[in-house]
Amino acid sequence: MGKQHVTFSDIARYTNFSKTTISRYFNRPDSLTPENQERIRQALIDLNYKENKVAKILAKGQTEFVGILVPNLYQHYFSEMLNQILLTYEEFGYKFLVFVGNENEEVEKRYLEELMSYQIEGLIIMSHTIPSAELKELPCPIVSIEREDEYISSVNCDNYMGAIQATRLLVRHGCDVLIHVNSPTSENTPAFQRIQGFRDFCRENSIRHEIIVKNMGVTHSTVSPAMRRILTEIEERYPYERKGIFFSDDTRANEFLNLLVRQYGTLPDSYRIVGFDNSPIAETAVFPISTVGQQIDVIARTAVKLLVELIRQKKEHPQEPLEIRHQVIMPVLYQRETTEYIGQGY
Amino acid sequence: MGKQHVTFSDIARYTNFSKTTISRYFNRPDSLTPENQERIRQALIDLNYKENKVAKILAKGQTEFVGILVPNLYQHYFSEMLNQILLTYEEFGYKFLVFVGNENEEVEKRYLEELMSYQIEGLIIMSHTIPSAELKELPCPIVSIEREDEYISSVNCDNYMGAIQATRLLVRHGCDVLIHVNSPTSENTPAFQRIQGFRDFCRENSIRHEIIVKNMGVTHSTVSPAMRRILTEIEERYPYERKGIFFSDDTRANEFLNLLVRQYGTLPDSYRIVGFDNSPIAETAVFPISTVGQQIDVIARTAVKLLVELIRQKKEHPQEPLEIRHQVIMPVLYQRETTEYIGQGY
DNA sequence: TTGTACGCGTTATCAC
DNA sequence: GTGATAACGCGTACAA
Repeated sequence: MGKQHVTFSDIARYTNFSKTTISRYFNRPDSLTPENQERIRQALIDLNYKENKVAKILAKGQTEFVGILVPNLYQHYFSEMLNQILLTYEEFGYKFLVFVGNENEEVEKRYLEELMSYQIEGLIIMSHTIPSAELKELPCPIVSIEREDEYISSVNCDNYMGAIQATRLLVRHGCDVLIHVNSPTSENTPAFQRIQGFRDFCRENSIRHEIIVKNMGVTHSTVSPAMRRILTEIEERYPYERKGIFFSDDTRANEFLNLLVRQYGTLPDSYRIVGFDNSPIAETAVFPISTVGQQIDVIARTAVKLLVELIRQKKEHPQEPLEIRHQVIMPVLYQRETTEYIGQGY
Repeated sequence: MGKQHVTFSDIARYTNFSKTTISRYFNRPDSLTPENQERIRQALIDLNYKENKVAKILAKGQTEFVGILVPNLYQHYFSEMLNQILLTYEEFGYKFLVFVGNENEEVEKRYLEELMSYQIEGLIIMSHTIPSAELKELPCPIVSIEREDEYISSVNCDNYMGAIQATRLLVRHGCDVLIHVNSPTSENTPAFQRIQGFRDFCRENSIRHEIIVKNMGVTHSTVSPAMRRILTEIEERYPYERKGIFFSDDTRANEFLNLLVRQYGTLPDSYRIVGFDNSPIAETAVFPISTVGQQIDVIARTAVKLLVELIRQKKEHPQEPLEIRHQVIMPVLYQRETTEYIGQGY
């Protein structure tokens, strides 16, 4: 069998130093004479030493692990968020243990247990099945992204302003009636602010408007038929108006656009469309879709940065309760073809 | 400060057992009397014990960590593969440490070092920057997915058969000339077989065909203009034929389809299109795109399963060299609208 | 500048 | 059925 790995003991024996000296070579090299540094440096090469962070964790009590709980990776929003979070390794050095929750509370609680058993130093949570009132009891700092966050710190998109930007864009392009299409949304989630922003803006500016709330899922097989029904409704209700429609996300905007294009051969002048998220589907739609971009990179980096600060705070003042901070990132409006004149037809 | 966590020692003291007995309670509970089991069970609740897997790792030398190195998560193919890999936690219990490599060899090597220092038991690699000849020197079992794999085990899509399925579908729908569009592909990557399969099938069946190989990137900003040039070329070269085009992926197929629809108001009868990957963009395109589906779930599960077997083998016979196994997963053809008759026009 | 001794929280071995 | 003891690999007082 033989020893699996070379350890400090092996190096110590080889160099006739103590383990401590080897340890200090790594942690405070200046405390060794240059000659001794060199001797150890050479020994590391001779013996082909590889560091063992697990042992270090046990000794120091710090894992440099951050747990991530994401509801799914099917939606581009989540996979891109995960991507941007993982990329912060370069800046902050934290490693990520990732679990996909699949929207199941039981399962997600098991995952949290598992994460805790690995002594994660912090948690970034995008899943929404577990209420923040429960999450706040966990023994490590938590930052949520775009979910109910009453009792925990969070980073969210400024959904309210995003909705207003989208709505204003539709107004600017001469729409007679504004319609917001969304699925049922709990009032305490950040995304609810998209409805709120749309409504407030329309009311304050006395704009004729309607909010259509329908369960329509998130995959093609459910979104497409739902959009077909909504299109029929809209065409019946507003046959002669120019309709400006603000969708809760790009997927739905794209499905709706496709129905129009298949029906009219183009995007008729009687429609203007805005989506949300600036996902690739908006850019690669048959007519590129105007959309509200969430600055996922900024949100991700802000979330990790906030979490790292909370971790540091907890390390310095273990007894004090953690402060709760809610940060909000302004979205960016992308003006593309679905808010421009493209083709004739009412 | 106070003790951070409750440990076996605390439980031992509380119950007047030894640490050993507490350990055995978890690992071989039957070796305790039922009454003693109950006593410990209650103590765990009283003291609110949480397990510490890091300590277990150090003692047992097994981390249950698997490293993942993925080139990016921008492409749906990779994010979905990651998703499916993460979901295997339920079946195999391995936790995943994920790194996004960004196609940079230096960076990726650093990531591998980091992964090794966490004593990962195995590695799943989708990045292609590091040759398999180097990877095979790593001290843990490795399984690659869809990359050069000469010296390491792998799971790949049967790209050759996928190409043949796509090509045959185009032939069946009465195309006069077949065209395969791809970007420059190294001959030792699995994806090169898509070109090979297309060419072989056309030659063997004496079908008029052409292979267009152009650098066109993978994002809208580069793919779209490239597709425009290719469309112009094709229209000049084959003005009166029905053209069957097999694209190397759905993103490109979609961009091409969009150009046609914007030009003709529909998908003209003179074109038939097939993509590759069965990514959401194929399903949600303005005319749903026929495509070759990679069965990502099967590939992911197969890869993890293979890796787990290799890990077990290495544990049982640490000295013997690991066998190298290449597994191939058959893709599935999705017939959708872009290979059907939709609209007039040549 | 360097070494000794112990701790981190578990598992494994052996004795009782 | 249970307990004492020694690992696992590294960090850190404290001593020299």
